[in-house]
Amino acid sequence: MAYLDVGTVDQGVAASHNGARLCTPGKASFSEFGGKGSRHQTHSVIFFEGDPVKRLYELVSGSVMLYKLLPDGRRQVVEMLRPGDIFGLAGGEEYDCTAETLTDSEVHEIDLRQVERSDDLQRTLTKCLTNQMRVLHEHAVLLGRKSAIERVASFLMHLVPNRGGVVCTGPREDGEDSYDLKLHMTRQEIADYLGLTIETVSRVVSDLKRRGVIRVDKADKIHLNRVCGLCQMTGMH
Amino acid sequence: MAYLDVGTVDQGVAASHNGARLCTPGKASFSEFGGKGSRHQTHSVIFFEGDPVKRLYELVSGSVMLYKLLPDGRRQVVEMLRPGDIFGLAGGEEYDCTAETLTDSEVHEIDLRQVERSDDLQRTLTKCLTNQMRVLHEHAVLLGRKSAIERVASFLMHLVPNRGGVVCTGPREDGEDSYDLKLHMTRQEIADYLGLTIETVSRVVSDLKRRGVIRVDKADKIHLNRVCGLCQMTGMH
DNA sequence: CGAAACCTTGACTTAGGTCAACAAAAGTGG
DNA sequence: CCACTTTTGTTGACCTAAGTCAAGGTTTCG
Repeated sequence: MAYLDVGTVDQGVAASHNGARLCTPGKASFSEFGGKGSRHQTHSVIFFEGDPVKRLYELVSGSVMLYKLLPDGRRQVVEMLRPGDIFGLAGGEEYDCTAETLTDSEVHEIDLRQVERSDDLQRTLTKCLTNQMRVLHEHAVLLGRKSAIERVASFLMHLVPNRGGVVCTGPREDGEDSYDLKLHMTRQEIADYLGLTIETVSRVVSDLKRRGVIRVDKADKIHLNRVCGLCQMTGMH
Repeated sequence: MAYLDVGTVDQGVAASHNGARLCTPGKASFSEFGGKGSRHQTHSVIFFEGDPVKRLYELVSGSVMLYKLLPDGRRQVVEMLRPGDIFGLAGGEEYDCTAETLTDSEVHEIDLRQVERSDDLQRTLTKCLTNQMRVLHEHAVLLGRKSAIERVASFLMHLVPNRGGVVCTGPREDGEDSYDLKLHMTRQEIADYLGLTIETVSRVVSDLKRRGVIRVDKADKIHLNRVCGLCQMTGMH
């Protein structure tokens, strides 16, 4: 089985929820409204927290993280975006967080005045925002109430198509219950997303390995031996 | 000075940010689109997580919290709503969290089909959601990276008009830097909002009292002696 | 090949959780 | 209005999950 790119994994909560993706990657959602595309290489900042808001972005391919910093340097990654997600809407005049690519990414830029004008765009926007809000709610539970193991298990499960959401479809028909994934994130980025330290993430991963739940082929290439077993460790079952 | 009701406090982050509130309480935002109003008394559930989504709600007066539960009973309050906020949009077919009033509240209900139809409603919705998303981002930083004292300090600062946001306007012209507030929340609700235990919240409050930063008149009536001093403890300055 | 970045592991510390006792309010019914 | 129960909040003693600090191993890149 080939390692699947995180950026290409379909795993919208909506999809596992009602079968209908709201912000469908692949299928054009914003491109049909015009605007221009642009490419950004790995680890480049698309905009900084505090920059004046000029346009709206849609992630077309690759992956982007949004994070906020405290003055003493503590960082919290607040969203991990995947193709089809929109970002850059802050409600105010400045971006409320920094947007940085995790992999080479393609984004679609739409002028804010255009967003203001188009009814169709507003409609698509509402759906995307609603979706992202549900993800933020779930992440608040993770940050506020889950243990380190539960956080890491939840994080890994989110990368498995149709298994990260509220509804888990269970192992595949053929009984196959393993999965390969590539992270595209450093331990520090994972730690900042999960509200942990780099050492704790490393220790938990080693622990899962020792318990036989996962196999670590390379730091960012992880094979899940028993997806269901991992699912049981998310605190949600 | 009279104790100010949390529900009536204007403290939108947008307000302290650019002076223009997006979901203005008082000023009608959804009522003009029709729909019906309804009243709910203290601690009543408006909808449960998992209930089928039928309509959208706008909080007109009072205060409502949205929370999620883990199967073992752990709870995380994901949003504290104030007048003008909308809730009940889950993106799927079921609500992703439970909505419960903290005080007697008045809500405005709008049928989902109507939301789907109206362009104006979609426009208002986008603005509200964007706003709520920024609040969720900030809350993720609190849950993921702040200490117990910083969480409680941030929580209290959010209840002070124009002082809870990114931009703090500083003490008033006349140098007066104290403020009275009423919480309308039990220690358990505060703990579940801040990702702490009831005991830790209690201890931190006692500590702030000992340090002379606040005065606790009744469990839910707190006088801030030095708002600026408290602001310094939020981890944001 | 060597430097820099990244990851892992161990030893130790600590912030915040748990458990338990008690105090203070807030209902409730006579 | 007063006993009495129930709910809510406070405090102390103790424990533990996760953080900090430090050393060493691996991978990546120029």
